[in-house]
Amino acid sequence: MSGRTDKTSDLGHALLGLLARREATGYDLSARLAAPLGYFWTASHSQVYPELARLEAAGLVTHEEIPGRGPRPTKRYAVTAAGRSALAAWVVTDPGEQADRDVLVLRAYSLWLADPAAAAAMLRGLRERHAARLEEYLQHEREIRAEGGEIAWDDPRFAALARVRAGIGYERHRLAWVDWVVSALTTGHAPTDDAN
Amino acid sequence: MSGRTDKTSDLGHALLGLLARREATGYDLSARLAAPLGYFWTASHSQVYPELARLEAAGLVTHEEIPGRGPRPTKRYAVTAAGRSALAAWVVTDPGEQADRDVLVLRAYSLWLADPAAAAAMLRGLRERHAARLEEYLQHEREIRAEGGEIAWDDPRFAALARVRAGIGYERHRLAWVDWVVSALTTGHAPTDDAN
DNA sequence: GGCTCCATGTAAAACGTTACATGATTTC
DNA sequence: GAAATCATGTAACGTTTTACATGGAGCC
Repeated sequence: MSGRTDKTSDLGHALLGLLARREATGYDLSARLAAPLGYFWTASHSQVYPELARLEAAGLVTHEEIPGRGPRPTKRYAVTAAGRSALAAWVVTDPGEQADRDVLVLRAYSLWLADPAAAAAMLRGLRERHAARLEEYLQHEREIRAEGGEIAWDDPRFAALARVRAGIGYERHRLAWVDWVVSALTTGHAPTDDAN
Repeated sequence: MSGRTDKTSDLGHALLGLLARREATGYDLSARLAAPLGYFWTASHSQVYPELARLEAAGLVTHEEIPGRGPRPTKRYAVTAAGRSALAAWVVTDPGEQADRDVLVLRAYSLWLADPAAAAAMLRGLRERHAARLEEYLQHEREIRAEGGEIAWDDPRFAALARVRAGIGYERHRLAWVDWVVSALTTGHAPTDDAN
């Protein structure tokens, strides 16, 4: 029985997922998980470094020191065979209920108490941010598809595409919702039919 | 200077938002914030009780003891005038960037390593859950609209409607995404055009 | 007799953010 | 010469989850 069975966290699986594509330093991984570029998971370097140490203790990754420019030795991490199979097994596990916490919908729930003009202004600012993100995602999708040809399911690009399409769908839903709320605030009441 | 300026947390605002609609015990609030019914925020009772104490110390809520069936005195909480105006002011503040952490998309990002049949099975189970939730939300929307007539923006039902419509849009987006992934796994490759 | 509902609290652990700390090289 | 980039780590704090603890009333 080698390797701990300590149960790897979601963050650990995020790091494994990135490392399975290519080797990287903790710094690289942190950069890719910095908001809002890493739009499926976010983490700061202070979480990443200890987690990499834990993954290594569990035998899921290894590192090798390479020449670098930091005051401490620069470490390049790679997934082990055990790490790769742990990741593959975890992928198909049931993700369970997601705790949906949404700070915008939380505000919406108390909108009836607020100043409607101020609320509409806040929402319009938000709309712009969502529209900008949607454009980024669409651009990113085009980049993934740029080479042309079919993208098979076992190609890492397929997973990248799935990820970006989740982002695109989400932003579109968000835009539609914000527009619904703003138009209701403008007319003073909710539309009586939304064509469900 | 009365009242602390300690900065109320999101949870605190969630509780204020519920209490602004009607008075309730900590137990009631916990029940309404239990997943998945409270689909804009979730919390367990061990978070709710201390937070209510903090809100009271800040002068945003008060309580009165009522006859109840617990081993300790039963407390019914209500928002104060200060609580109501703090809530109204917070509603229109910019919610900032949401850290989007999505355990399903996190899995999708490593899907290329997994067994496609197992992945499709997991996703089909998930699809059912999303479809069931969507039905619940649509039913809830019908209930809100049941009385008929226009729902003005300053009616608490308007905010409830905004909340449920966010849920409906989200579930539809999720269903479409899951279907996209499952169909790609079934055909073995991503569709070459998604009609963007 | 056992289970669920009511009703409140505390404690420990896990997870996440922000701040502290260090220091060479490259770019403006 | 100031700022950003590379590169790693620890510490303090805040938030969230899970577990412990108590006890009466009503239902099967």
